[in-house]
Amino acid sequence: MSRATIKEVAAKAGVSQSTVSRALSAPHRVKQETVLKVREAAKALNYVYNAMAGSLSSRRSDALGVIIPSSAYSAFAINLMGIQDLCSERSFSCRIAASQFQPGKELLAMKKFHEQRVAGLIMAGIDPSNAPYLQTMAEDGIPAVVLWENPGEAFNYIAIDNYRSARDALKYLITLGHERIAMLSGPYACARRNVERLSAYRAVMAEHDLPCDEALVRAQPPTFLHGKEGMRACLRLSSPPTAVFCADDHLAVGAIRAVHEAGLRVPEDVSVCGFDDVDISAYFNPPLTTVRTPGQLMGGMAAEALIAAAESGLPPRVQYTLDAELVIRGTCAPAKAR
Amino acid sequence: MSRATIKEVAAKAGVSQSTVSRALSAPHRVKQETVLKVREAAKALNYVYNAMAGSLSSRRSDALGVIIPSSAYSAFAINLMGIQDLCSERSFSCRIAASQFQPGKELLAMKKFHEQRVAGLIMAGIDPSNAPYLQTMAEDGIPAVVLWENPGEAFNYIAIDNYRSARDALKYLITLGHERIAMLSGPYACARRNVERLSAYRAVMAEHDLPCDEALVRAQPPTFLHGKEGMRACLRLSSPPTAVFCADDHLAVGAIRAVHEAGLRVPEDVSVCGFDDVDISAYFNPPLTTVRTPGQLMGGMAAEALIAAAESGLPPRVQYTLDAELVIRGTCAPAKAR
DNA sequence: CTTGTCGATGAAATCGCTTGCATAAAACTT
DNA sequence: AAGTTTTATGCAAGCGATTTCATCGACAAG
Repeated sequence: MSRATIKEVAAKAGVSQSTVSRALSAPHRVKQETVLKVREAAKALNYVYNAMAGSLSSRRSDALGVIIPSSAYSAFAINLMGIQDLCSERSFSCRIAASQFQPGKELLAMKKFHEQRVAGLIMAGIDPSNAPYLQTMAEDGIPAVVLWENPGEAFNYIAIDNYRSARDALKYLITLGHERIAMLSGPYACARRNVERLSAYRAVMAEHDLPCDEALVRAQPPTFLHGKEGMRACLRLSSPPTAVFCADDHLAVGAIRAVHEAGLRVPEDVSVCGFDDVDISAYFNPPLTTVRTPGQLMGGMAAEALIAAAESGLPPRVQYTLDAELVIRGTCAPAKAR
Repeated sequence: MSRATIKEVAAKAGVSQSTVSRALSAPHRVKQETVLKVREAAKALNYVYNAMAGSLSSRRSDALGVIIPSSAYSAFAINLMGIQDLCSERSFSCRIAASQFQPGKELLAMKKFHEQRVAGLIMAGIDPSNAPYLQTMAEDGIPAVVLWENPGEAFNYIAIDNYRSARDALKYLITLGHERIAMLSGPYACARRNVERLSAYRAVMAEHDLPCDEALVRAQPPTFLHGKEGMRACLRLSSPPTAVFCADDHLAVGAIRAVHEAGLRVPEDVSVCGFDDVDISAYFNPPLTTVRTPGQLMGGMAAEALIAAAESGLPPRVQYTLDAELVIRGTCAPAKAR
């Protein structure tokens, strides 16, 4: 056990505890010579700083809590990357929890981070029912920022314009002549961004006097498998869609598989448009037409704001809605003349 | 500020601090009635447990530290999932750090987790130069388990048989008649698993009297881009390979892109074999022939062992080498007769 | 030769919880 | 009824840092 504490280092160095503390964390406030003496003693004793004790006594934390549905979904894994980059750069530490799209787990994770007194919280979306708890935490000096969607002007968020970018994608599909368009949505009960994307779909369809057949709309978690199954169901309809808009690239990849398995081709027979532009999308065959979202940037901005807040003591105030633009690649083609 | 502490809860409930502590964390040791009184007081005061104070005083932590190169690499994101599932199930919390394949960052992360006194550490591979620090942490009662590779019998690990599974993949390629086979390896300086996979390649080539042209071997981080560039370089050789074995599915996907861009087809002109079988692999076009690794299981087993150790107080002892088997899908074909 | 300022250090009080030990009351034993 | 457990609770000493306040020279200013 290198159980050495600051006390023993102090004894060994022949100075007081306070001097050791200062020498180690604010060397400029201590005589050069003493600093050296202390460092030497610390090394000799294999002293390892105890961060728990440190932040308990200083009432400061250098940890950020992150709640994402799951790191298995690339879009969130990318958020995480942005966050981690910043944390490592500013030597903060990063704690994560997965909500699995379950509001209950989400709340549990929030509470756990509250108990841990993290310096700030980043959430990739939030169930509306849990938003009030964010206030509770804020009252305890734990600020939060929500990614992907705007949970209301009382909160910090770094969102994208889900509604508009989904509209753009839909309009593109319609421009290509598609009239029967399916939508593979995210599990919209639990996230505003999904509601927004879905309502963009409904709105655009209505604007173009296109029937918005509910059989063509499916809400599900963003996995390849769900995408495949959702699309398969659509293709089995008596009048199947000629295009599909997916709220997530994983759904889109799954959908493409379903199209292939039905003996059809993408994009010749069915057009597929995704959302997020995750790493794989540009490398897929064919390369995926999708909406590019600044996942890493969102994460980085959120972390930056929270860290700055922690260091300054001032509550952060970030409310941005970033642009997300359609990137046209190879999975959409003009509808075949009928 | 719901700054209420246990002390104030005690006052409000008319009992002592110790009783509150017990009522909250070990209700069975306290009279039913008192527990209720305490809970009520806690609720009334918006009391929130302070985990830092708790674990400082109890000298116990319920956090696991995880170090992976980056959550952007699916293989590690999957480890993470397995870990998180277990953590959430056992209500442990999970902290992560990214090493970016840099030994320096890796060590920094280890030290940070040491300072935080996590209950255990999980690492997705470890640079040999950092292995000794694992001992240091172990002496302080912080056990670790290494994933993917066996860092030596003095350590805990949950590895896969990199050498053998790479051999299997290579032999398969040779069975198909390929003679000029490239290898896109991981950055082998920093991880034993890469060395093992690479040496399997060399061994199999030698056993079959096939030339092992060093121009056909490239070591790089497992990104799509690196895969593409590595393969492009190979294809430009005067005598290009007819098959490529990639140490990671991301490299394989990138390699496939390079093949396409060179105007060739997979698998007709060039066979590609990956490693890991990440989520996307089965959904790719064509579906990727690869070596399936139990990424989630590895993560889960490691977390399980560490949590059990934390709860029992006994140091864990896990040394497993799991099987990884070749799964044949659509990216490998017989070599064309020359 | 005072007095004020500054730099370097120490003493001691926290921070918010856990827990070993002690005690009192309640519940069993014979 | 006296003795023995058991159960419920309180007291107070930590856990390992940080930080406020005080002290003590030294040194520049008046």
